[in-house]
Amino acid sequence: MSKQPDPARRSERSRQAILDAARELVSEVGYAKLSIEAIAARAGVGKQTIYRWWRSKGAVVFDAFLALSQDGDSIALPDTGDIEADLKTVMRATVAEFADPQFEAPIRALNTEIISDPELAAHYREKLAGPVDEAKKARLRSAQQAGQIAADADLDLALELLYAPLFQRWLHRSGPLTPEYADALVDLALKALRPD
Amino acid sequence: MSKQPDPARRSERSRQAILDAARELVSEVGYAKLSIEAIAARAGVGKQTIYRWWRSKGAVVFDAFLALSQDGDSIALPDTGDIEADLKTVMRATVAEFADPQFEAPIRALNTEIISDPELAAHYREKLAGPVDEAKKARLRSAQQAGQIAADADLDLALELLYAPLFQRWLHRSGPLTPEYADALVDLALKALRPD
Amino acid sequence: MSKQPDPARRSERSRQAILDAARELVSEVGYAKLSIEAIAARAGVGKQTIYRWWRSKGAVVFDAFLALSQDGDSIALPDTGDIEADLKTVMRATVAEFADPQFEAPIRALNTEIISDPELAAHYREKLAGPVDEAKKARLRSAQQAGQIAADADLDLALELLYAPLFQRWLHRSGPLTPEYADALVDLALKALRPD
Amino acid sequence: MSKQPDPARRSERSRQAILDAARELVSEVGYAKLSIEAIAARAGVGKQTIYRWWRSKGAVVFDAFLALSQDGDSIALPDTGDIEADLKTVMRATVAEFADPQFEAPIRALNTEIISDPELAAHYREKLAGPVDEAKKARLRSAQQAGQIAADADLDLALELLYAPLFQRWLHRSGPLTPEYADALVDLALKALRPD
DNA sequence: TACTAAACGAGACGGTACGTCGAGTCTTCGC
DNA sequence: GCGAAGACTCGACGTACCGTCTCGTTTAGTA
Repeated sequence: MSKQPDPARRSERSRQAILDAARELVSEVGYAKLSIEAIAARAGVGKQTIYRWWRSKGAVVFDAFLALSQDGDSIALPDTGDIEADLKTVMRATVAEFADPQFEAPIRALNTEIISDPELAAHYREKLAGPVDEAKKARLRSAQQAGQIAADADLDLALELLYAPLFQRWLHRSGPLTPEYADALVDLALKALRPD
Repeated sequence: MSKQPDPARRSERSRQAILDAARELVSEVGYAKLSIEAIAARAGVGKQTIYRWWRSKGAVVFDAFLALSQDGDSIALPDTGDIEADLKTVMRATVAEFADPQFEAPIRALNTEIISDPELAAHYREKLAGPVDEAKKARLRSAQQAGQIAADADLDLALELLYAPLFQRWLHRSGPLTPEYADALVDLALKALRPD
Repeated sequence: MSKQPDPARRSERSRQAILDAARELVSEVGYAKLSIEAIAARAGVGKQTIYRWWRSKGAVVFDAFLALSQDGDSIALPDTGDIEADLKTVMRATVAEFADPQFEAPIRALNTEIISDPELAAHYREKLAGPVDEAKKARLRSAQQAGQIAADADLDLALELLYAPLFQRWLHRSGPLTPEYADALVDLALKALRPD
Repeated sequence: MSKQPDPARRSERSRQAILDAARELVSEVGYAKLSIEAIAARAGVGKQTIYRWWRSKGAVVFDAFLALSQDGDSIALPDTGDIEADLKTVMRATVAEFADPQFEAPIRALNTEIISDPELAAHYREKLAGPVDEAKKARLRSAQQAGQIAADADLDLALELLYAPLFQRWLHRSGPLTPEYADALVDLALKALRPD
């Protein structure tokens, strides 16, 4: 039986240094060229300290950005009562985020790893995508109650209808990502979702 | 100025052996653990011969599957006159394809590489996605002429509305991929696209 | 500034395995066809472990034979009081050594490398040739005191007069290496060195 | 049975270009880093043309310098009647030659290869060393007839006594090579060789 | 307050693969 | 029909990291 490390004794200083180094290095050299060796060196940490607490390079980077995204936001969507306006606001913000080179690299990195690591993907859904999706679904549910969206609409599917086109266009760079695109997408999706 | 290899002198036998080996190895060990070294060994080819003709592991694998997909199909979608039925047929087929472990691995591999290599992504859109998308848009255009889809619909967006949710769910494993899901998606998308 | 390896952490087991493998392989395939790759494989060692501690193939082989020659001998020449007899004994032994296929290959290997690597040559003179030459000069000095050799003779030159012809004939294979040759050489050299 | 090339059809232009390129490259990068590839490129010649006419890199370089040394000199040593003066002249010239960086590199290269290639060594003795040695022995023989050297002296051995110390000191860089050294060596050797 | 066990920085280790170079062979094309 | 050009297979190069494994050295929490 192998020994498990004791989280109580974990060095917070090292943990932070590693996540910081990971973030910096992803930005500097990209995810593919990122190495555990480099993270350890930059963080002034032994390699074993990384291997002790993370399964893989992907897991480190994941945690690095998880920590980032949990800092600032309360993940509640605007609710002015007008679902169309609110969704356009949010979608335009998403478009802007995808266009920001600061977000670009790490999000692509995350997706690279998630594609081929089901376990990491599950973690991602639970910790990152999940909460955000829940917030989005809450807003849709509110629209449902306001009669702006069909009462029997499948909200998971609705969410995909709204976000997947945007996500795919960004991931595959298959077309321009503009505010107008966001608006058109919302219009179309709401047409699909409106009560009969 | 460095010397360029002369495509006229290229060994067709080696080219085929490399693409075959790449295909086999992706299936056997997965894309992440695939190495140029292994491809060369399996193909009975010098590594230099791979480096001479391809920029990266991703480019080799890409060509391997490009060659595959160009072999058999004429990429024309069914057109029975009933757009809903036809789309459900096609979407169910796509669902099945995504579920087939034979396709699973290489398509994930392709996406992994495409995400972070814009040049390869462009190549992908041009050679693989493009023709297929054109065929799909042709079918939608036919439905437009038949009055089943709004005359002013943006077909690129329409395509995304139909396929992106499916693709995203598969890529992120964020939900079950069933024939019923395909049907529901078609229903919803067609609702968005139908004439007023 | 680049990092230096820490000799204190060096694995003695690996060091020995590498030197042994180098010795074996020089005998088996010759120096020219010897590769670091093969040494590492035979020694069950990573290539880096060789590169970490030696500058070149030549340096490894050098150390391999340095270790050998330091094992057994106390490098003191016989001193019966008769310089002629003693030198003939030693020179005949040298002739025999040069004829021994076990010594042949590695000594040629050593000389190959020493010719074009001044640093290695210096190391060689210091660690291998030096001590032996000192022992030989000690014997000559003793003969000097006994009046068998001119008091003002340059012992370095004397040494060369004795050994260089033998060495050159062996190196260039320019003539037979026999005990008689050794004797003749000693006779001639002593004639040059004797007191007037 | 394999095909032999027909010397009659050999391209003199290519032969010269190859030998010239070999000479230049040995001077520029040294023998160890010299490659057939580079010689072919510099000479504007296909690699096969080199492999067709030479067995190895060493053979090419050897021919390159053989051609050189056969151009200018008639290999006759000075004969003033004073063997000591004549030898000192010749030995001082040899010392100067060894010190000349232009000669240094190629001669070391030649020796490197000769050590481990008996066939090349034989070729060397026959074509390069031989004639020179004969000339030297002729001068010694003349001294013998003049009574300056013992009548029964073994001239091969005598030659070695004179040249081997010089050669060895140069090859192993084991001491300074000065005109004084040449003189001392001649004095000592002549003492060994003089009639009783 | 000392003891002790764990986590720590450091880095050597056996390995795998990298991307490059050159060897020697084989093929194609032009003179 | 020879020879330049150069693509081929093969093997080694020297490097970068992998993930594992000691080493001392902090650093906590018992005792």
